[in-house]
Amino acid sequence: MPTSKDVAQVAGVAQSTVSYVLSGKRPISEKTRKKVEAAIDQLTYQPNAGARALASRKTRVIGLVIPFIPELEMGSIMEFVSVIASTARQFDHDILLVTDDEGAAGLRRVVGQQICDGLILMQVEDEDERLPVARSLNVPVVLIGIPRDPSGLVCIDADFEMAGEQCVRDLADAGHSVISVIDWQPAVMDRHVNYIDRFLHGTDVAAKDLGVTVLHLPGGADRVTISESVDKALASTTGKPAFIAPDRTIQDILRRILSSRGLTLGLDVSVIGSASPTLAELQPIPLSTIDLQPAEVSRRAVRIMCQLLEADSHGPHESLELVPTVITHRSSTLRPQ
Amino acid sequence: MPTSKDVAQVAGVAQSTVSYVLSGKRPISEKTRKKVEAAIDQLTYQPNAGARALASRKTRVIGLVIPFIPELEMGSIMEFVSVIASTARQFDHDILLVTDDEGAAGLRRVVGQQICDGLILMQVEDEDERLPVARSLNVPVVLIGIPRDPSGLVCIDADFEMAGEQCVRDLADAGHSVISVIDWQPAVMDRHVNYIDRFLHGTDVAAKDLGVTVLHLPGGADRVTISESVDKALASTTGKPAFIAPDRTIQDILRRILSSRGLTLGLDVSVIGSASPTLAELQPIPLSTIDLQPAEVSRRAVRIMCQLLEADSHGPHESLELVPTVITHRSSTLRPQ
DNA sequence: CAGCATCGTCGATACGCATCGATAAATTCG
DNA sequence: CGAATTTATCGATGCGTATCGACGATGCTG
Repeated sequence: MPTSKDVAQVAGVAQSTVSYVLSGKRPISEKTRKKVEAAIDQLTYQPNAGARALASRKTRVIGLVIPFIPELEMGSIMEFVSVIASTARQFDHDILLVTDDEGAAGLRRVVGQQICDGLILMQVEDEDERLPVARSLNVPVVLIGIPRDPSGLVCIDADFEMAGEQCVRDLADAGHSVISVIDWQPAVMDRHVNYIDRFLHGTDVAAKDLGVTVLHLPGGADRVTISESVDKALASTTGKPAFIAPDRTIQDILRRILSSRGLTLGLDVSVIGSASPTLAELQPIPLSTIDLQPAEVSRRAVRIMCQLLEADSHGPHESLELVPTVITHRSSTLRPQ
Repeated sequence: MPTSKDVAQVAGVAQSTVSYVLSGKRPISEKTRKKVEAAIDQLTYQPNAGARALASRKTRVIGLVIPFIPELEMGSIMEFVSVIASTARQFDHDILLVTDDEGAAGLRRVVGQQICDGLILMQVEDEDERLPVARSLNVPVVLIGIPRDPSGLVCIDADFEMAGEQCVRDLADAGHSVISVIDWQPAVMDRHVNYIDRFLHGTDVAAKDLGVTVLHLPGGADRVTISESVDKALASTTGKPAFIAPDRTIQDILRRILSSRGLTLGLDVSVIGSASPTLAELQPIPLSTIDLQPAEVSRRAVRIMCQLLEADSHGPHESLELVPTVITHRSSTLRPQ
């Protein structure tokens, strides 16, 4: 592997000059710049990351803490990971994976060894054991998700309250006066992520505002509780029922139950779910969705991180950013009259 | 951040002694070892990764090249990623993400900058533009998947041929004499991964061996071709039809089509799919599956990589490892008479 | 044309660790 | 008990880059 010294020799300049050509931190004449660049090309020189990190005290690597084999929602997690990695590259950074089975110790490790300059935490829970550590590390940390106490932390997430409002508003516009919200699957509920509460709060706010009824059976969704929800919905209105089912796994179950009662989506009943456009279109009756914009959340998380890294002000930061959600009409909801 | 020099000072020894305590590459007396370890604890010292990489020429980082936002199969990709990252930690290594939108240049970059010691490539295609690069890099490369020409490369994958055989054998045992294989979705077929061919070959081998008929309509699976497959299957036998549908997305469509024709899984018709145990159990009629053991493939990929890194013999290696697949009976297949 | 700021480049040093040779201390053997 | 080993530790050096101070060359001012 050639070094900057080799480049310098070929170009007939000092090693430091090569360094300045690369960083642009001092003026370099057109002539020597050309010479150096030619030498770099000729040797296919690439700077050594370790040496660079040692000298500059910056690794240009961001640690990404991913949830520990969640088995559920793995698809959506991959979308975050993938977009975060690509976006990081746009800012000339790389992503190091930190799996959550290392727990809080993992955060201390990668920061202590100075493998990375900052951390992005995914799927932050209400009371997360990693939060005190995150606050104490003196590198930037960006959370995806909002804990109960976000003080002293930089958070970003989809605007779940807005999402709840949008769903109810949309169904009310379509003429529904009774709207049922189906819970997430129990495994998700158990994780104590508060986006669920924020979403439900949004539906309540909209319901009060519009004078419609929102039904909600508490406790995670399974075949039984969904059936009950459907029963209750049918009993509660003479009009057509409407359902909001954000959890993807749950949508399948709901759809089967509705069809087994002879109800056709978009005709006798409205359903809004949450899914990627591709998945939504794949359904036999394309699903109207509330899109939580995972890609946009990911991009912003990286952008915030890189801003913090550039600013480099070591004091603790605090901010909270909510990404607007988007509702998309397909065929599973009634058309507004 | 404390350095090994600080540790040495506190312990009253030379910096090199600290280094030897950590690496164990030279004998150290019990007494000084204790002193040094105490100093390390007291200062919460952690070695600087950049300096270590610079001096030792090893980063203890493995680059993982992930497919570029595939949108499909993201869940299964995440399982690979997650297990690979955890396993790497067990070997005291970390994982750096390299997204495939950088293409072959990305491989050259991370190796050239010496950010990582080796590469694991996921989802290797038959004719993959990254292969010539992989061969030319002089760091270990492990492929998950098998290209058309695996010479000079280290490959690992699930044994798809065995999977195909197992499926046919199993359905034949259950009394089926006509077995239909449903293709993957077009997007997957277009990627020219040859595991599909290996799988199909396995089904043919078993069919010849057992004297049963395997039907297969070529060209990616969609609603229309699956319907045709079902028609053809029903026309071809007076017995009960059987289907093999490895692609997860396709399974849903197949199930709907079968149920719309009044056929009940496990009673009138057998279906074997491919899905994680969790997902298979979640179905209304739990799905009998052929398990392609993604976790085991991932673990072995990392293990092979770490062996190559330890051996450190820079000559080109070549090997091909196939992980046995496992068939699991649930309720979607007939019981053997 | 002397005096002075500006520009472009060089040389030296530090970053934190691994590693090699050397040396002092402890042990063994004749 | 002194010589030959072995054992434990130290000091020095190098890894490849960034960065600072210094310095020669150039351009400008009066």
